[in-house]
Amino acid sequence: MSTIAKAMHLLNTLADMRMEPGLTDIATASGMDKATTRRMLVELSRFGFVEQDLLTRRYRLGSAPVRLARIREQRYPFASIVAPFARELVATTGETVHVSEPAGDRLATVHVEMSDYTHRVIIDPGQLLPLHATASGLAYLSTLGPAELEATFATPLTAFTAATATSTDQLRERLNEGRRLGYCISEGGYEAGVMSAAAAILDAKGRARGTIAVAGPAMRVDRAKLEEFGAHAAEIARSIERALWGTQKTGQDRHGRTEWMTAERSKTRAISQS
Amino acid sequence: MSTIAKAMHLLNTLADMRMEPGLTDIATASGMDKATTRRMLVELSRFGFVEQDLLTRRYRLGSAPVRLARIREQRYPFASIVAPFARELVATTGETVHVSEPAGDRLATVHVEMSDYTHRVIIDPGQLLPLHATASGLAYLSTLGPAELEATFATPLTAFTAATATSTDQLRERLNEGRRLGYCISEGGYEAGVMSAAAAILDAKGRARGTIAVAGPAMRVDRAKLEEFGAHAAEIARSIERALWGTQKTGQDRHGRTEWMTAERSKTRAISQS
DNA sequence: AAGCTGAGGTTCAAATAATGAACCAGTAAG
DNA sequence: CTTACTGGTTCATTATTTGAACCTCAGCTT
Repeated sequence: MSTIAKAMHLLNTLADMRMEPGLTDIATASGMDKATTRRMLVELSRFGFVEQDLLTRRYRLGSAPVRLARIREQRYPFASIVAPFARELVATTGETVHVSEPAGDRLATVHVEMSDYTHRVIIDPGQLLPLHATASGLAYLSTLGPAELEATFATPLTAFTAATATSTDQLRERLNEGRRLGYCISEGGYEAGVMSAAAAILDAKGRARGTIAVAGPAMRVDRAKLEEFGAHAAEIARSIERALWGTQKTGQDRHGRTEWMTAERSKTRAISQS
Repeated sequence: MSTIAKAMHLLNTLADMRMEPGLTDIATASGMDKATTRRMLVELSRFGFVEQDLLTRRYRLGSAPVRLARIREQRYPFASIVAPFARELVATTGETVHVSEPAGDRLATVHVEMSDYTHRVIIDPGQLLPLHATASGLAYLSTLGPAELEATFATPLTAFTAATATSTDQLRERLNEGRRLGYCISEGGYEAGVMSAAAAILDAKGRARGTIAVAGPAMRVDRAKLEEFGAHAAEIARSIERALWGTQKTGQDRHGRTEWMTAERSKTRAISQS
């Protein structure tokens, strides 16, 4: 395991921990040695990624990510452009909406708009979603070419609930359905009782830059409603694309099946993750 | 140099580069070997800190920092709480206001509110500011105890302009002035022609958690105006503190001279950066 | 078409950095 | 006083990182 991977793992661990943990807590949670953990925390703190309360000696996420996030959003204003559309989708569906971006081999939730219902799905901003078990993840996968899908199929597909698609055949089936409809659905595939529908947000070249999803409790949301939500999500996704990349038409079809078929640049993958 | 430090350096380099650079550009800019640079970019991309455009093969900041920033802001909502106060300060002073947080050995600008003047100071959100040469940096340093100041005095003080304080005596003088007034000023100490005044934002224990600064062009802002701005900034800083930590009084004085004098927990520094 | 040039990406012996069991010190409870 | 936790540190051992040289591809010049 590379040192960087360990540092990132530590950062993720820290991000996932409820409140301000001490050194031992973090070492336990991340499964690393206490000495190693501390060395990394110190090193990360030198760059502001981690902060330590000098009195309680507990650690927390630092402000460096806030700075990087600002730069990222300035150059590539995804979350901020997408926010009003997410609100619109909450207004039409009544359910919680979340917007995610690809981050490594998962999706990172970068924006959440809560439903007004008292009984609603609550999504933590910043949650990391698995690709094969969530509507968002499926919507994302459905835009990928066969070569890019290999990486996902290669790793074991964790079953989060009984409804999770764990075989590659099931998954392929769902992705095909998603490509056909323009959106993907998950009926409690990640968390039991949570129904969701999601559509991918594509860039000018048909590559998925993010997803937008509607999620509601099974008590209120049935299959029919989910299909309705999916259609709305796909519609909003098109609006977001127009806002992000302008209105000019490009050659690709609605489901982004262009690049990997037409423009495979060379045999070697640009970022190979062996 | 530790691997993590190199990775962070790379991330900072990438953040500072104007647009999407290629591998060689990044290697040159960061002063690292091409192979090393690439390995790190790949590793960082696995966690979403860096993204590569698969067609142009150029690299950019990824969305992982956005995720971490959301979590950080949720737990410790500095930037979002501070924003309306920054706007208020723009309204009263007419000049550009920026809010920074400590990030390692510098200050990271986490929020900027622009002046309405056509001729105004433009500050990039995400800029990293040196501690000894900016009003914000001085305001921050002025809250530290002698032990904590050592680290800054130990490193050579870069002269950005003729007005930069480069001797420890000059610096100590300015910090004393800052403690007396409750704000610090910089008359072109970082960039010629930019006048600025800043006040530290303290937590309940008197430790600086950030700074708020007003910056205007020398053409319009003279020493007298700067003092006025400083007073306003200090006032707003107090309001921000009330918003952040509630209204309950704590024992420390207005300039935060408590903790390091009364509660030095032990001989060993909590985070020693040797 | 042959020959450059410079891009991104890769290799492997050599150099360097990370590791972790055992350690110290402080603190709080019994 | 003892016990059992903290957070933090040490240093011989071990594993990772390094970078000069290399490859391949695309675009440009002759």
